[in-house]
Amino acid sequence: VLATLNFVTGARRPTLADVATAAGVSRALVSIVIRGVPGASEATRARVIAVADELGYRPDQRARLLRQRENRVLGVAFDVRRAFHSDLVGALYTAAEAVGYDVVLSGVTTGRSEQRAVTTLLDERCGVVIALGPTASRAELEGLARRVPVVTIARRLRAVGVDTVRTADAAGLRDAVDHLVGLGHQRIVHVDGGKAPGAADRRRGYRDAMTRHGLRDFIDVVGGGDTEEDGARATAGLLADLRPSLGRPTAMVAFNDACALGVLDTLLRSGRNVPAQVSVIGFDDSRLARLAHIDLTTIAQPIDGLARAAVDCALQRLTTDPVAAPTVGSDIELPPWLIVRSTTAAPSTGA
Amino acid sequence: VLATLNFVTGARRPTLADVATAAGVSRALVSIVIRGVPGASEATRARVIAVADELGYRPDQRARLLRQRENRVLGVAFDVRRAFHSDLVGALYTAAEAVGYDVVLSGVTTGRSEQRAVTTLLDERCGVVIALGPTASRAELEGLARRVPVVTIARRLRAVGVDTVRTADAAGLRDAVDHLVGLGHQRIVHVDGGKAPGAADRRRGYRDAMTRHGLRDFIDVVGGGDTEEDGARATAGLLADLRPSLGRPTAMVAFNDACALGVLDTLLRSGRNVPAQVSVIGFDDSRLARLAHIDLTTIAQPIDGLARAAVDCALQRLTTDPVAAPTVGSDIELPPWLIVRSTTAAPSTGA
DNA sequence: ATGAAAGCGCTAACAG
DNA sequence: CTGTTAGCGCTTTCAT
Repeated sequence: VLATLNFVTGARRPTLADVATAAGVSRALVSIVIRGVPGASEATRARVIAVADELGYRPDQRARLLRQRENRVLGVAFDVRRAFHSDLVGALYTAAEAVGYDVVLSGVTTGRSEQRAVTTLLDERCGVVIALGPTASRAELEGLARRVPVVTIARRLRAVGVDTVRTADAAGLRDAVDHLVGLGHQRIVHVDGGKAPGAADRRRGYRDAMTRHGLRDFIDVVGGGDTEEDGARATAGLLADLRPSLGRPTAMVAFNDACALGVLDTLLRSGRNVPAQVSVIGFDDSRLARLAHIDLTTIAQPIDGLARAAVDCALQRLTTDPVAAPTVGSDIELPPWLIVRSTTAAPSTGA
Repeated sequence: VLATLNFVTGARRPTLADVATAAGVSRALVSIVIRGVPGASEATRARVIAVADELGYRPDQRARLLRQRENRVLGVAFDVRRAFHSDLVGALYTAAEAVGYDVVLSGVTTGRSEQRAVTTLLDERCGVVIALGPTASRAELEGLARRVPVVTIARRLRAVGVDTVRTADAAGLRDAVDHLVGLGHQRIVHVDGGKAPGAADRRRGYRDAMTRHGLRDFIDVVGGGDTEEDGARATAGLLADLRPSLGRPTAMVAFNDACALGVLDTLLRSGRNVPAQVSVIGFDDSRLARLAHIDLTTIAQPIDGLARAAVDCALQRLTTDPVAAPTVGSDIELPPWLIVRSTTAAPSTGA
């Protein structure tokens, strides 16, 4: 019976019409059955499903989306090179599929700009764009938001039509400082993230916390960055520098885990013992930090929470009337938390 | 003039029909102009383009793909968690766009299986599936290949309808051993990759090279893996073990860079000096290896070459008649190369 | 060079 | 419960 259908001979994949013919019903009915919506008897339902299975039928997603009014697709623009983005993408898949939405990815890389990534998403007519740590200007993002709802993750920004969800960066650094002070540290330096997203907030959190602990005189921010190299360079400079006024730091809080790894590595190579001589704290709780032989004390980003919040914002925009007055989007800030591992300890008494 | 068009009032984006109306021509003509194919006078061409620009028109990719006969879309299934996959994705974007093909990504993560990732790709009707280091069985991949052309990267496999492109893993390890022997090393151990893709070939390459150099008695493969943790564990075991018959190794070749980092870190923490006391070589030339403070000697994977070859295979399948007799696909093996950095040196004479 | 008409595979109104 | 009809936005004959 199946051998008579033309798609068996060619390379063509079975369509809804093929299933309808084979099952002896109309296309509309097959559509109803496939989508699992009410409107078909149990008998037909079973038969159609059986035929569809036998034929290996799978609905054509493009046709489906083209026809559908509302667009249940979340476009995610992320930087392929950033481990943190990869983690977020994983969490976004989970969060989106939990509420029955599809995710389509668009990567930025060397040679493929953020602009390009977003354009691709727009051309696929996804219903909302979720941009991870976008580098575009506020004006550009607002321009984008005029065409499609935009949600940004990990970028502090107030812009018309753009929702933002991010980690409470300042609070994270405050927790780190609190932890170290609790252990008895005073000479705590912050290797910062320069102009990286969130770096300003983290610097502020560090300064505030130090001040609150009466350690204003020990405040010491050294220029770092968001890579291991940055952390290594900053630490090398610190070791070379005598800093008579501040003395040798007994603890270092890095901008992120990558930076902290550079710090760690440089300390180790110079013969310092961590945490006996120097304590080190990172930020992100990336896979790197969790590795047994690194076992870095760090401030964990609420990745799953960020993803869920972003998806929530997206749904909000998608299910709400788009002709509503465009206004500055919501700004959701989620708290990070401290994870104590083995790179922090009380300062050595004799130091 | 534009204010009269309904899409200005609503959130709807302009369609080809809108452009046609505004320009006073037929939709077919606009289509011709937009695609840049011959069949329109210069005058209309200019006018249509002007109108399209003013309206901010962008063709709907879904509709376009739906209508088009041939499918110029490459579906890429990759593991979001693997840095090597991210690098490949970047290269694939470049390679595909160079020949005018689109790439659609589908990630596998914790909670999103490879199977799922591929199904999504199929539902979007991409013309070919490029699977990075797939874990599916040969039977499963052949089943997939019956529905759509399949190209695998970084997986040794001979299967009907499946093209494979991969690095010459054995040759890579041979180069590593040659380099070390050239420096004067004899006690060279290989921290292997266990069951990871390519691990068997690399082990073989190591054994062959050692044998060829008359170092059969020094052959020493210790169980590792593809993570930093694996490398660290293997090295810790090695340091604890006295290995009276083989003596202390003066050089270690790891399965990959991540593993090598674990090796490096453990050596450092145990007070060993690299490369003065022990030389270390990785595999991949990942971003990690290139970091200035790591500066790992490694075997570079030909990432761009792999990506280009994969895209070539895909084009081949796409432009060739699909009814051709299904046969075992091509198997392309690309040579890696040695990159000497600062973790290798001649063995210390007194050792 | 231009336009009319058909249809890709699907869903959504509306009839029966 | 089931089928018919009418598109989604685009490309593609085929006329003109």
